[in-house]
Amino acid sequence: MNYWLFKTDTEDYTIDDLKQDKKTPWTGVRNYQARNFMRDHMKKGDFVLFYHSGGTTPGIAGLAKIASASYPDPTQFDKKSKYFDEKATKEKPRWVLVDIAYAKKFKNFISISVMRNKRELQDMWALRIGNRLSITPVTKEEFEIIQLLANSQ
DNA sequence: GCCAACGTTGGC
DNA sequence: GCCAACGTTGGC
Repeated sequence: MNYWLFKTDTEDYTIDDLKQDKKTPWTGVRNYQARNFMRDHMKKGDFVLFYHSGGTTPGIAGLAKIASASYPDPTQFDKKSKYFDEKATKEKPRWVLVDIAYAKKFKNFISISVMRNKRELQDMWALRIGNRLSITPVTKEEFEIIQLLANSQ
């Protein structure tokens, strides 16, 4: 069992969108490291912390689950998509994605400032200076702290 | 809107 | 294979 944090710009997609969709293919990841996490390390059933960026308050809004193994991202072949990649072929796809499924919206939204103030979360990959990866691993310990913060009064 | 940090590109 | 230039991300 692995744990992940997925970032999404709230202008594009939010936890409420995922709640409505129930499940969505996580298209558009165009970073090799993030791709490799999906391709090599994600398993159906892994937990995903759903992180909102770009909005007024960045932070973790809810929980999702990996709902598929990785497979080629169809948008890389779509000339009309902004994620189109002319160097990708169906025989040799360059980019993959996974499906994620809605699990729940957290009772407490966990803002980045709350996370930064929590000693146990100091080393979280997603909080490191200059980190721009949209998909990062989360340790079991970090995940459990987040659960506590999400459910505390 | 600013800007630091970073990944990618492309010339050499 | 180096590295400057560029574009983008994302917190503030």
